[in-house]
Amino acid sequence: MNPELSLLETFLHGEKYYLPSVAANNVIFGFNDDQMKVLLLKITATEKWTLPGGFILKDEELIVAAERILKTATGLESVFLQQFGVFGGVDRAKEEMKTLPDQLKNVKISEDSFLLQRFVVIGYLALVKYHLVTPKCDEVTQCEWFDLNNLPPLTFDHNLIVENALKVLRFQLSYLPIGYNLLPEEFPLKSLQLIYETILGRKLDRGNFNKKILSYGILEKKEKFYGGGAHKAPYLYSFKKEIYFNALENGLSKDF
Amino acid sequence: MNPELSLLETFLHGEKYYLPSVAANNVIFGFNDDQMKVLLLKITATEKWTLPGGFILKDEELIVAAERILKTATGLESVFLQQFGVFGGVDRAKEEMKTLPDQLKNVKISEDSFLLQRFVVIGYLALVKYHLVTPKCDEVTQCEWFDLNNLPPLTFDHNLIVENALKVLRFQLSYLPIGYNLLPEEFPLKSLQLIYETILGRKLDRGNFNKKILSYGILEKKEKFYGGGAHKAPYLYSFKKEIYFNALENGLSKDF
DNA sequence: ACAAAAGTGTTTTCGATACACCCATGA
DNA sequence: TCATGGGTGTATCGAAAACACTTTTGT
Repeated sequence: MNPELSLLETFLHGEKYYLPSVAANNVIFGFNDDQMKVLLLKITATEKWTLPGGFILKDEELIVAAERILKTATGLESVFLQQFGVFGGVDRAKEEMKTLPDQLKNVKISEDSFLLQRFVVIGYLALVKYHLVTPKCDEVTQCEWFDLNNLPPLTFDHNLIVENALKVLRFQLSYLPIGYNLLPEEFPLKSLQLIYETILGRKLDRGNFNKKILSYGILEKKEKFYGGGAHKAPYLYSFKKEIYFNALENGLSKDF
Repeated sequence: MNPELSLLETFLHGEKYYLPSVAANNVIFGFNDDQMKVLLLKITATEKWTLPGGFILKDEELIVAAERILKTATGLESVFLQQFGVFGGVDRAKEEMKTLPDQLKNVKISEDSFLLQRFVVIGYLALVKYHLVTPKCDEVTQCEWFDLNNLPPLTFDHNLIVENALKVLRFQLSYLPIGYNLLPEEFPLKSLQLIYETILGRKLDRGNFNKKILSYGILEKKEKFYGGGAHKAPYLYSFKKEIYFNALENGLSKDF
């Protein structure tokens, strides 16, 4: 749940190191096997899966905390990572949190312990290359990818948080490029189209999608890929990094 | 700065009542005299103007806190009020805060007092009817409307927060209706156009604007308004509330 | 040869934009 | 009657959508 303190230690004296009342949760998206995935973790002793999250050190920038949480769960740094909302319902978590100590080791925790306080959660969304991630498991924590369209019930309001992350992505799709952080170096257009379709939640026309995505001038055509299947081999493409990252800053525009 | 505690009391024992580390700031927009306005306040003894803000009671929903802050500054409730971002830089405020006690009454405040802690600020943006607001002044606090295009230097990172609020509004303009909370019951199209122009930061074509806004079907034509000026009298319009509020939920769409 | 998937082209429609023209009003 | 601002109509352009046709591949 955090790099320095064990869960138990956080219960007992998290307030020494962390900003009280504030936490961060990451919605980490990946793409594999033609599907969008979300990285979830679970404390082995508990029932529900949860978003990777953690607390903010007293002198730590919010984004740095989010990066730290991302690195703990995936080993990755410097990917697309963006704040997308705040979730602060009163008692959104308390009842569920209370059951944690029992499930863990029957430790008695006082009512006013750090983790039982009210937290305002800042949501961050991350896009990462699936194949670069080794979901980090140990004795206490499981970590796994789930299909975005088939998530289990999550702790607290985390299902809501994922939905919000998706909604924000959907809006950004119309003016920002996407894919560089989700796809391997070279990929067929169809993969990118599948990402768009998953985020938008609807099918897109192949011809129109190709025309549009190519018109942005962020893609470079590579070799054909003879991959198997009785059909025409697709060309592979890669992103032109400079143009891609410029578009991330300034928005997409047609290149003519 | 908050309804229950004086500034001094908040300094001394804010932690008894408020969630630590979290605060809310409201960017309150109004429209008058053909211009967008922002409501600012200033503690008389200090230099800079600041956004209306406050803290979150320990068992208070975030949005309720934002409504409370809005009501304190304007007397209004139930207007358009929306969370739009989080601002949490380390030490974004500390140095400026430190000078407050001196300016107020030379009270000695300990280094670890409530107000000198680090705060994560949640930004809310409100749209209100200018003429319904009586900016609330008392001995300690001034409260005034400022032209959006001519804001003074604000405390902390509040100028940045206003800019962000505007950016968010600009995006929403393309898929949500706006104006009901800014205009009187009946108004000429030109007023609405001016709001759009201010938020977008550019001139719009009158003919095209009228066609587009009418195509949404959210407006109802009323009487002509003979107001003065040597020119054709404009029609007045009012919003069709049901359609307007439905569009706020589900987005704007053409009515045919 | 055939099915499946990829690439490419055509047509139509719609919205955004620019701009023209006429109308109403008070000075 | 003239200047000013308001209402409405037209022409153009480009993007989006629907869809057809061709090409390439393994079986």
